[in-house]
Amino acid sequence: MQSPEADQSHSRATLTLAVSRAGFRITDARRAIIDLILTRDGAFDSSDLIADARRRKLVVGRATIFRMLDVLADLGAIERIDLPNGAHSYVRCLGSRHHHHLVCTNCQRSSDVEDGGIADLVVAMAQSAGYVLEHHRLELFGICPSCQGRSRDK
Amino acid sequence: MQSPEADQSHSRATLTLAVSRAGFRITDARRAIIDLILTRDGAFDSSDLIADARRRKLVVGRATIFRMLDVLADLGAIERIDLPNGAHSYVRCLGSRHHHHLVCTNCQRSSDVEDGGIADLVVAMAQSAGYVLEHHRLELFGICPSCQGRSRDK
DNA sequence: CGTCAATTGAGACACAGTCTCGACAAGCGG
DNA sequence: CCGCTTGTCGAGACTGTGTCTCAATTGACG
Ligand SMILES: [Zn+2]
Ligand SMILES: [Zn+2]
Ligand SMILES: [Zn+2]
Ligand SMILES: [Zn+2]
Repeated sequence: MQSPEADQSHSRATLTLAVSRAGFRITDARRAIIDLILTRDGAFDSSDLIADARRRKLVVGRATIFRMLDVLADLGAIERIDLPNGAHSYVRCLGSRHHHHLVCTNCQRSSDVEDGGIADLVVAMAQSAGYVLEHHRLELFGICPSCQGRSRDK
Repeated sequence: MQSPEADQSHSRATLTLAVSRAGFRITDARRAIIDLILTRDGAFDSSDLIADARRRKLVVGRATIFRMLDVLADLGAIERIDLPNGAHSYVRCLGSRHHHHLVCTNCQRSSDVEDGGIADLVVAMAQSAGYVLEHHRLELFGICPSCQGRSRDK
């Protein structure tokens, strides 16, 4: 396993480029927030990032973090998900193809999963109710491999 | 089509009974909130109910509405869903079997849809990532039949 | 470099949802 | 039918999330 920074599918550079290509300027704040997100593992919160920033003594306004989360969500670099308790969180998206997220209810770690034909299925379901489907959201919650092992010890 | 009050699967009486059977007392506030919910069509908000109550000059505290929404969600009479814009809403559940909701992005009307084998599919998907699935959430957003007709006029 | 619009951080704000608390009343057993 | 017990109530304080405004700053481009 390599350090998170060495990941190539979502390196600092790749993300920065994507942001720039989308017509946004590259600023210190944006670079910092991208770093904060890249060093996160699993689902995170706006308040997680704010705490991380404070811990690292970065000068990044709260509002800027919210703004950047919006930008990255629009670019598809992260996705807004809703934890079972109703809290809003984000997960990093590794691929760019349509997919969904599987989140560990214990440690918040997350994996991307293929849509696996669900997209077609739900369009058909909607159609049979007379709706024209625009968008679907599928979120999976369970226990990740490493948390399963840990609970066996108990 | 009958008036919403005449619906038998979720009449005032059925819901009240369910609440009572679950060990909760039947109070004026609870009856009132059940009524408010039953006269709602489609996805609604805590603030919708609060506004409805105020409009009808009912004396029901804000906190009580939140508390009752929790109770009804636990009983499976309503489900918490997340609109695409991130807002928390609720929809009434008509059946008691496992199902999902289809919400019109234009008028908020909602329909229940069968799970249609998705439950099994997602368990398998999670398994192949090594997770033990606990819970899944599927939300469908589209345009309902009546809003489709209306947009054609434009 | 100089220009200029995009972006920033600070802080006020709007609002959802929670909590506490004394008053009240549902439901039960007598 | 009447009290008792205890769950529930409404009011209002409180917490935390997310938005907005605004003056100051700073990227990007030439
Ligand atoms: Zn885990
Ligand atoms: Zn999908
Ligand atoms: Zn509609
Ligand atoms: Zn399902």
